Amino acid sequence: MDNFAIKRPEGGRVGLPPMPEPSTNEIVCRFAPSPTGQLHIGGARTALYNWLLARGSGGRMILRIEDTDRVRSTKENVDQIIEALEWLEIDWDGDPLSQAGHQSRHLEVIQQLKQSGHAYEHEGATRLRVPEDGETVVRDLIRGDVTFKHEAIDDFTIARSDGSPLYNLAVAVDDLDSGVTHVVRGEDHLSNTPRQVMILKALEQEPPVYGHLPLLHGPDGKKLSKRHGAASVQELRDAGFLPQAVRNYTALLGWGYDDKQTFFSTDELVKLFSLDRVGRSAAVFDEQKLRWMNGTYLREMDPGQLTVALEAFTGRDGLAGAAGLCREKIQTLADFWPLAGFFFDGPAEDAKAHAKFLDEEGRARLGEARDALATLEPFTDESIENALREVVERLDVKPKQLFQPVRVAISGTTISPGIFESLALLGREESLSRIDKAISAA
RNA sequence: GGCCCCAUCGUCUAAUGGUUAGGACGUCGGCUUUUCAAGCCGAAAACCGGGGUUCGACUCCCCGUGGGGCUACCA
Repeated sequence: MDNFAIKRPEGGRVGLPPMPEPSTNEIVCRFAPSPTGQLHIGGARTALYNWLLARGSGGRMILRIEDTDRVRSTKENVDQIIEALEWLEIDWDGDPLSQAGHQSRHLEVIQQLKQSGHAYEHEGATRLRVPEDGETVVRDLIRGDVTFKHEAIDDFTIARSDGSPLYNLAVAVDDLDSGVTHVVRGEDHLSNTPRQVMILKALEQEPPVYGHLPLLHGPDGKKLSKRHGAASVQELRDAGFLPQAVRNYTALLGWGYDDKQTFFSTDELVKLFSLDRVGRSAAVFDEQKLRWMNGTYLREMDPGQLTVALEAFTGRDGLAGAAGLCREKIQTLADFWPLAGFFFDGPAEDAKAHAKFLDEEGRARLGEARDALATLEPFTDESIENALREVVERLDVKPKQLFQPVRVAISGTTISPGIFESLALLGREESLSRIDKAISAA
């Protein structure tokens, strides 16, 4: 167990150079959010892509909280991020790292940079010396090499005047210390990347390769952020979306496989995802498409799973029957209760529906339906349908002239699951009681 | 302002010099029909503009235009 990694065929490798350490080619990714509250969908996608890259390559996934800004970095905010990742079933290796926890190392590096002449103090803060000439190239797997001329970059601050390390320094050092090989993050970080590369070069270290993802935009075309009513993972969860649907949908925001496939299981994503098929232009989050996709996932669940999910979401029990009747009609878990609540909490109060279908004629037809159902044996989908269709024929009315009044009588409104199935699920006693109530409630 | 990135239907995308520019969501129409959905069938809908390069450009290059990001002793 402890040395399986160096197991090799008998007699092999004699005279060959030593086998490289298994870690040499290992991809190490990291997701490094700053804890500003709920994880928004852009952050979720960044986390997902890193995770797919790590898991797809047998590499490692690091979670690091960028908490050097102590004001924003509350435990609640950190918990929100972890909660969101857990809900998405995105995991990581080892404990979450705290950037603030590495401060002594950061301070050490700042000292080192000062001593080597790469950094200097200015009005108490510490700045990195950026040469006037030359350029820094960022190796980006998505965009190709991106070149920044040094003349456009000022000497930038790496430590505050109170000595505390700043973001660009902390990121570069932490990525280095963790052995991060692939920095995959939003494009909003691209302009800062040459600074991080310069810090690494000043330390005589090789920078990682980068992959700057296109940003996610709101419907207004601006960067998706808290201010734009951005969908956070928690909001999506509370709106009744399934984690597997959110994973599938967000994977497609900036990445595509071919012209045939839209649905990808998580295993398929792990297998098929690659950075070279990630696009370069910003994408707009489209809740409509997510809803459609979520509905498809919902319909793919087996009845037991769906019931469990609905019961967890609504906090109610005994939903199996209603779940079965609604599975074709809902796109999110939240769609269920408005459609099926009447089974449990009684008919809704839709005055318009009442007025339209429970007029005198409607109530008269209800009476006929009631009689047909009162002694029906057995009381099943099929027998109910047969009985009510007989009534339709006998009264010589259109089917909906009978069925809609019945629907309103039992559900309170014009939209419901199939009427025969609904009656059967409700049971004879409750069905008759609701019909009676509708007839008498003139 | 400076620097950087980006540009195919309304939206997400496929195409990697030669296609009637494909698919999906949404929209519209039809079928089905007990409502609403779901499902099935069909339709409308795109290469930002201008120059090059090439026998041939959505694809390569340049310039515009447009959008976005960064430009903190925030991350």
